[in-house]
Amino acid sequence: MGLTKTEKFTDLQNQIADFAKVFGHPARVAILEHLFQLNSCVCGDLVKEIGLAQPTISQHLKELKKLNLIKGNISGTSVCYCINSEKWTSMKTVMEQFLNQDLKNLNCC
Amino acid sequence: MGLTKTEKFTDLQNQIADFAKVFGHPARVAILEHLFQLNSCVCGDLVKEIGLAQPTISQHLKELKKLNLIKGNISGTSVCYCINSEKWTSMKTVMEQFLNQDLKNLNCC
DNA sequence: TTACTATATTGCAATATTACGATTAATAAA
DNA sequence: TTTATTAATCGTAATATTGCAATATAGTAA
Repeated sequence: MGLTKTEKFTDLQNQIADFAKVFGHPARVAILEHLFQLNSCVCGDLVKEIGLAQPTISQHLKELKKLNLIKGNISGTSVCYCINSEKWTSMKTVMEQFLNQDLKNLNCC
Repeated sequence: MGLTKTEKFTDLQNQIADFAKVFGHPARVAILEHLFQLNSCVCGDLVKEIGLAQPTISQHLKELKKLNLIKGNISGTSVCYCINSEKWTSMKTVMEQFLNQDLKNLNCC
């Protein structure tokens, strides 16, 4: 049916999946890496940088904004984007807890 | 067009996106958590545990196997699944490098 | 052999995602 | 005001994902 049955899972499981989903496209990974590399707001040049059409980039930015991972400040005709540090940190806590599950006691057949 | 333009991105960006994508569904998160919690192979009871139909679970397992994050050992009529520790560890390295980007120097407008 | 059990595969319907041209909205500059 | 610039939104086509019923496959047990 193409519709995820979120009600079958815990809030945390859905939250992990939501964060992971937004990282599940290389354009969004590239956008985030670019924002980190510049250490400041990025005003405008994302379209040139990433190499996809302007509406496509805008759509990817929208998904990152939806999860609050980035902030956009209007500055004249352009919009300046940057990482939302607080949200990034709390997201990282959730994701790392998932990634850091204990491997030591695993005994498989 | 519904087709990700992977050629526009680096191998690492695509790799991060591929790992993230597989974690981007709560059923797969739940399956992995279950495998970790039991600390051993899981033979059979995943369908009951997760609460989706058998073909649906089988499909999710297939995607986890495709990325080598789990191993499946045939044992009679059932198949025993467990985390692939080596792959999990290398995946974690990639993902944590992405998550742990430096937030200190970020100065936004 | 036949019957049973467990998992995989197939086929399909419903929904989601990706990408972009065209348009719109909002501000800046002339 | 007019024109240019920038980003968001709309509309749409192509493809991907999710979920499951039906079926196939493979092993076990009688």
